[in-house]
Amino acid sequence: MSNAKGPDHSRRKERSRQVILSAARSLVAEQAYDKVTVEAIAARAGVGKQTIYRRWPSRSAVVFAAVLALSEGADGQSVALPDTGDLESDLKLVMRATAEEFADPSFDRLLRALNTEIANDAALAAEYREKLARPLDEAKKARLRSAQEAGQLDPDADLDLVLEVLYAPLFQRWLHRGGPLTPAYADALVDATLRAFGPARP
Amino acid sequence: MSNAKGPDHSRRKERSRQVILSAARSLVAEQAYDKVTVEAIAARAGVGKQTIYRRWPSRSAVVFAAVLALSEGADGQSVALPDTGDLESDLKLVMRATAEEFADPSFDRLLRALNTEIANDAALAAEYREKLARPLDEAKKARLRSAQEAGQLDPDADLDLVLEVLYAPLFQRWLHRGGPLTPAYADALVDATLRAFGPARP
Amino acid sequence: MSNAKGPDHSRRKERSRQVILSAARSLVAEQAYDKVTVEAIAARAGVGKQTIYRRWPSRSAVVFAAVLALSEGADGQSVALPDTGDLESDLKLVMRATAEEFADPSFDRLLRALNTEIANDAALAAEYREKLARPLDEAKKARLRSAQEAGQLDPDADLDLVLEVLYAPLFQRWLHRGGPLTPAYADALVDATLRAFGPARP
Amino acid sequence: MSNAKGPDHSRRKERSRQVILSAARSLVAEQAYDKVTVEAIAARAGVGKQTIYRRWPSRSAVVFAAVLALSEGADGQSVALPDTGDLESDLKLVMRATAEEFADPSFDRLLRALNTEIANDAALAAEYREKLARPLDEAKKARLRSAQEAGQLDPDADLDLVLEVLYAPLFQRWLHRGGPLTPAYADALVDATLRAFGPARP
DNA sequence: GGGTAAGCGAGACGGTACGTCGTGTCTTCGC
DNA sequence: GCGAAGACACGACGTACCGTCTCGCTTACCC
Repeated sequence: MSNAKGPDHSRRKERSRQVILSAARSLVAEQAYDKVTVEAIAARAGVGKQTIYRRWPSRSAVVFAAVLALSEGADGQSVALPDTGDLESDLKLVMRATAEEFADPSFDRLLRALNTEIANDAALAAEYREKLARPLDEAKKARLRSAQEAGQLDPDADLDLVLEVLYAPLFQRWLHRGGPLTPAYADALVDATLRAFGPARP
Repeated sequence: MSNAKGPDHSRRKERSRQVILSAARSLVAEQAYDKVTVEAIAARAGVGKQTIYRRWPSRSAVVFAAVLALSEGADGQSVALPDTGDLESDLKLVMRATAEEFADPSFDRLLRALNTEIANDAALAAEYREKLARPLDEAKKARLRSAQEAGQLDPDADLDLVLEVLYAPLFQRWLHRGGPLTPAYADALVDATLRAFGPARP
Repeated sequence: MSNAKGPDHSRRKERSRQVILSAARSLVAEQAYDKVTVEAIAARAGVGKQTIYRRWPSRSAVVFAAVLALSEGADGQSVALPDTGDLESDLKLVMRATAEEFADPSFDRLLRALNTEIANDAALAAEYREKLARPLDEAKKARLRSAQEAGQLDPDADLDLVLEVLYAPLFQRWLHRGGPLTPAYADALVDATLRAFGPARP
Repeated sequence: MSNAKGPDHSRRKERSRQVILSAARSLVAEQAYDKVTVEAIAARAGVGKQTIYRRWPSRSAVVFAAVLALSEGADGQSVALPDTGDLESDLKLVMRATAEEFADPSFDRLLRALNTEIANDAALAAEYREKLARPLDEAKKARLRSAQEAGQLDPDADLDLVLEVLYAPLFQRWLHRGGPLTPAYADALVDATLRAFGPARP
């Protein structure tokens, strides 16, 4: 009877936490973002507002945590990129998949909400980079490093820059709705990136 | 003699319009965006709320119009890029200047507000592309076409793609505060772009 | 040589005046009083707001004028009470008719609006007494004086008081919706009044 | 221990209720009625507007409740009329006191506001009759019944009618500002009423 | 019969208050 | 004894009218 108090509390807390985050997620996925209020989340979660404010300081933080929770549980393995030895086709596979993801309306709304919050809150942006962006970027950079070793990529290339050149155009086009995110477009980005950072020319 | 129709009437309307947009602009530049309320704009402009709602349907629209008005009056000339004949140095000049602009806190806030609105409103995004982005992009593409003719750029390059590869990384790094926007970074983007889309190799 | 200034102007003015008052009257008669706004009157009259404000200082004044205009044109004759020589039956006739008038919803609304305004505006109340109440009261007092001469009423009775005792209960019961205004009730008031102010007892 | 149901909850609610009604009362007593806005009441009470709208549907209802609250707590005793055995002098005492009350500017404003509301809202009028007018009328009728038993009043008289004949003239004169409410006027109303409804003649 | 000025309809304007909604805090009650 | 439920002070929302202020247009008078 070491601690009768602890375990149930934690379990209870954890449970309401999950309910709230899941409610936030579903609201963000299905509605315009300005309808996603703390009151709406509390109502959907069947929870008092105070239970939300006890844990997070603002709507932004809840929504951020909700999105963050999505990618948690995913271990290093699961975010690893394919490595067939052929960088170009591996990247095209990944870029096409990424482009396709953006087409899902729920994912689109979720990501726009996330971007809205981090664009206007430096602290959240830092947390985003640390907890969400970095792990993904590291996985991608691992694949690039493998390509460098295989002589398929300039060994002096700044991998962060490579990632930006590869992904940022897709991101920007999506954010500003600047055009369709077709497989051809995904391929073109990979081609351009490989021309820019491919093996040093003779 | 310009137009017989309602000269003083128009002048009156135009004046209040300018006062409102200017008030919106100054508020956006100096405060957190969620303090930029319609009431605050009306108060700063010395105007009734209804006078704002008569013209624009929402805060988003006012703010957007305020930013838009900044770039109006600028004719084709004024947005033309330098053309010394040396594409690389011309682009580096422009990219460094762009990177520097983002460092201005007022401009930063203005642009974040703008991006927040257009990310969440497809109609506004379309207007943004049409009225703000396109004219600038056309000016840039004019410079690139000139480079193509001079044999400094692949004649088959998709110029929209070139622009995205050049600018999107800068934009993304700024939006997500992913790192400092140094001159070296600006140069690196130009270098990468030119490697990707430079003259066709032999 | 009526007046050198704008003979037809007056006609124009007079016409719009009538249109406004009639619009006010019809609005008051058909809607809840708080929907009778100056804008609504102007719209119904097909008139600019300024045309109303040029003539009257407030909604109260317009409504008051509208009601007042109803009773204008009525000469002394037309408001004279019947005089058959039998005071009791003459008064009962009049009181029953008055009670019946209150039952008309349009008249009811009109009179409630009027009472609302004069209860809250001493100047309007004075004008009401002078222009609306007094002429009617004088007509009634004329009938009472005739009754005094005929020995049907105490020659020393204060006729203003007599009128109040006769009418005020009806007015109050109507204003506070204190009960039905039946013919029997009208008769009872006449009976009570005649008992109070009938011919002096021996 | 008085009642198990919501003791502290009720106390909190009750407190804000009292603060609001008291603020409403003081505003009505000291200002023109159209300055008595819901916002003004909320501000004076140090309360959010919503707290008012949670309890009452409109300004009318608040003001009415404020006036109503004045007379609550008054038990049957406290509204009983004097009964010295002499109806005439008892009534004159009461009527003179009533006339005097109307002279107090605060009371005047309060009562005009109340009458404005009940004249334009049948539901409020019904509540007024039930909660305010009736208890007072019952107290008065009790005195009249005592007079009937003492042979000072016609035993067949309709007491509601007696009250109207007695009070309505005073009320009307006050509402329309038809003249001064002097003690002599109060006496004259009592005299007239007693002549109308005094003991049956031989 | 053409010029002119007063009066008009229309409605924008700076304001005030409306009644509603969401915020973040605080209190109460029920499980 | 914690948490749902929701009241609370606050502040912005978007709307309705207020009373004032142009704006052209109409109209009816004057020469």
